[in-house]
Amino acid sequence: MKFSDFQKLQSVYIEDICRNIFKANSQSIKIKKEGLAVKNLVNIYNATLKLSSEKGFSAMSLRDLCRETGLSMGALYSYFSTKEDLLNIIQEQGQQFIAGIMNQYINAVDSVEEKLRIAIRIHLYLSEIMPQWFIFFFMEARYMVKAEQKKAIASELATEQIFINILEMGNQQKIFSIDDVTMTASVMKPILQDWYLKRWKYTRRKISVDDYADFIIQFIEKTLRR
Amino acid sequence: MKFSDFQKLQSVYIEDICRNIFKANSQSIKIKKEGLAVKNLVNIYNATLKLSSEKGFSAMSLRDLCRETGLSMGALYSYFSTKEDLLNIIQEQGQQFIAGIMNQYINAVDSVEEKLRIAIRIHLYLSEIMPQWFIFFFMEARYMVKAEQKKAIASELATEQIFINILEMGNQQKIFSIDDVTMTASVMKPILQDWYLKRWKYTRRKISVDDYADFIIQFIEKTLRR
DNA sequence: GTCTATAGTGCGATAGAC
DNA sequence: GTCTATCGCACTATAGAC
Repeated sequence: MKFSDFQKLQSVYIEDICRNIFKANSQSIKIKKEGLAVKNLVNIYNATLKLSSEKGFSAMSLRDLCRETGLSMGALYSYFSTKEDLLNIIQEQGQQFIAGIMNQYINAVDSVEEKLRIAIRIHLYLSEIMPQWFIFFFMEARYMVKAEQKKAIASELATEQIFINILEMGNQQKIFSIDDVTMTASVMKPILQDWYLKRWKYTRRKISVDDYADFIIQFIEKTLRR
Repeated sequence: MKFSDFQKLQSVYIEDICRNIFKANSQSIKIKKEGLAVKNLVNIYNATLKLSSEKGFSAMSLRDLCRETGLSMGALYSYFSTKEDLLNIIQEQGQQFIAGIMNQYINAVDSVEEKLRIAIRIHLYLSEIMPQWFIFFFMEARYMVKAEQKKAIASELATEQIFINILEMGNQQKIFSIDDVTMTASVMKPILQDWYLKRWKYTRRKISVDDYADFIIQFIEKTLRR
């Protein structure tokens, strides 16, 4: 699989997440027409993620958000009840969505080696398609209130667990011989995260997401056997 | 080398950084007595880093900082001229200091293999001793104004360059056989950063900084030969 | 469903007493 | 060198017109 095969799905994904958000928060969202609401939510979330990635969520004012979305203060407050609410909503639905997509692709292949490769690729491709979402999860999670932070931590561990499962399967099938599966999985995550956290570096060096994926896969595979 | 050998130096380092800051910013710092100024700067920077790591720099108000330091608004403004100024000062001096320490330890050993091991250890040990500084550099750099951001980027690349140099030396001496030195060094950085960015995970799993260092060293060494 | 206008709060920054 | 008091401004949030 190459990135170009994956790329077409971008707008679909974001609309899906917003539709989930609309359904999950129908009591706090005052707008009742689904079509209109989802359209505006896509607008609001894209703008929020853009502004947050530029200056951070807490430095983003709701007036910034008005300017970016073209909506008024009053209109914005029909879609969430406080600014903090806006942060929590984005965080929760997005994280679930990403884990879902990854599992879907991993389950579609059979061999352990292919599962590992596809897990790495899909994580990178997703973060290439919607970098603002990934950056938002990473950067804002540490500032959230305890209850919300727990959900973010659970989500980090859930993606890690996906890798742990694959590596253990490989050990059992004697394809890999990994001494410390948890630590190995644990080291893979930051390598994947570097792709969106230091995007400027790879852009500057003209390294594409496929280049990065190819390198990471062969780099990690070197460590899986004695 | 183990972490316990390194640990004793903590307060010295922070005071050294603050003394550098005092000397480099003598025009904007209104206090003239070095002893007093350095003492208050240590207080102010520790408080800033603590509050920033809890809620982010932009969400930290100067009133929060008054409470945390025990100083008044007026007193704070004798040590910096604007809030943004405070951010820039911490960023610049701290980064330089860290690169200096790393080079000092690397130059003290001879073999390439030892240089690589010591570079990994010192980076981890420094971030163990002053995690708030590292977290601050990482988290706040992306929100700084262009000029300051350039300095932060230069600093990220400078630490990366330290690793590139070691790896290239290893290739030349036929000790390593690395195809893509830049990419390899580039992958090492996020692994080192994970130690302070996801400290909660390693604390929870009772993994010490020495455990982490040992694992990372043998993990990376597996990838350096064909 | 979206707008404008505004209430009420807390911010960064400064002036002047001690 | 540090404090208290206060200014002006920008913020989140809401009420009521359309």
